[in-house]
Amino acid sequence: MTEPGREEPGLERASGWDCFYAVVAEIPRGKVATYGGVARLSGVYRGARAVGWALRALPPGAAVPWWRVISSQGCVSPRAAGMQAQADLLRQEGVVVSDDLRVDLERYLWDAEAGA
DNA sequence: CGTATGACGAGCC
DNA sequence: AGGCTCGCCATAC
Repeated sequence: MTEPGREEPGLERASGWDCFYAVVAEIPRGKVATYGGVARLSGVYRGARAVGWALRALPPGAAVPWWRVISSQGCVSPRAAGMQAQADLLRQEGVVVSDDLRVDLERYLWDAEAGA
């Protein structure tokens, strides 16, 4: 990780989102991060929306675990089209997703700031 | 160039 | 405690 200078073969739309993708790609398996969290780690405190846009524009073959990115409320993107599949992916990684598509941030929140 | 939208966040009522 | 509005960044039209 920590190699944002290298563009993945599936990321051609990377303009200013490369930072976001780099942070999201660093999220360890079994952990989740919040939009605002990724934005902060990327250097944009109030860029939560920008992160949403970045993930939203993410190609289907992107090498970015966008499913590990959830809202600060601990719930999986309620606007996402395949949120059900997203929850399933998280479960496969060991993350316990409630039937309400909610994740225990206190338990699965990626401590990038504390772990970095 | 200005306006509108968007998978959010935090503050305010 | 709950709900609503504004603000942030970036892209699209």
